[in-house]
Amino acid sequence: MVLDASPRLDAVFHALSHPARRAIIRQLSAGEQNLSELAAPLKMTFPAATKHVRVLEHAKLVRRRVAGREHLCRLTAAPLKEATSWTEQFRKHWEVRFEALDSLLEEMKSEDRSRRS
Amino acid sequence: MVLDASPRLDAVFHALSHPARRAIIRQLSAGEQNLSELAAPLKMTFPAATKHVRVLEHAKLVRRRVAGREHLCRLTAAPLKEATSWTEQFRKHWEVRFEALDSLLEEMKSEDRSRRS
DNA sequence: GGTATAGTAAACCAAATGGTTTTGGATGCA
DNA sequence: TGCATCCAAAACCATTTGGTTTACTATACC
Repeated sequence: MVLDASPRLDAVFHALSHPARRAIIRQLSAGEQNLSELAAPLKMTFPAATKHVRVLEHAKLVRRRVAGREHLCRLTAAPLKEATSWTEQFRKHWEVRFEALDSLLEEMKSEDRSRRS
Repeated sequence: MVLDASPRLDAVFHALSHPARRAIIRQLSAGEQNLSELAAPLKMTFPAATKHVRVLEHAKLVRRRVAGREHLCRLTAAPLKEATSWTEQFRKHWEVRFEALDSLLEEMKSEDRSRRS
């Protein structure tokens, strides 16, 4: 496959790419909160804040539970795992590559030095 | 601070949110490639592909080296570390929380069972 | 019942995104 | 010199994003 097609990864990374949504995640890491509590500290209107929550729900990073007139939100770990494992896969891979390249360059430099000496 | 303001995290997560850009990263994990090589497997025009590369450069996930008429690209690990550590921070946090909640629920269930017996 | 509170929905807007086509500039090569 | 290749830049376009305001529904409370 030519593109790394994964709508879920698209959604998760996109959800994490906005400071307001990361702030919501940070808040929810302290426990369940309703939409008003989530919206209060954000410097935007209430409808704007709930749109961000919907983006997080679409990425399945947040689940919503309706209790009376309030909507309580909590975090979900699974999509974060998926995202992290994707990045880790490549990070490790090319860190090894670069370490190998660095040591190769070191070898070449010392060879150059011994040739000159 | 109310929002999780970090333009670099914004840029990294946004860069990772598109399948074409993840495909480019996957390609570059096999080693340095020029823009034509990167664009070839993508189902889009060359200018569109180079725009994606520029997005990756803006997030500092890719560095470019000009050699004659070709532009060679390679990956950079640092921003990925930053992104991963951000997600790990919260993932661990709320996994512990949920495990704690799960065991609490287990306790309550067994208490309920013993009360009924 | 009446009023505040929690939240949705819709219309609207500016700016960013993701793509195209076209044009043109360097570099490499026969 | 001439031609193909690698790439940038600009103009353009449709759609999405991120925000607003306004109007509305439903629950809680006195």
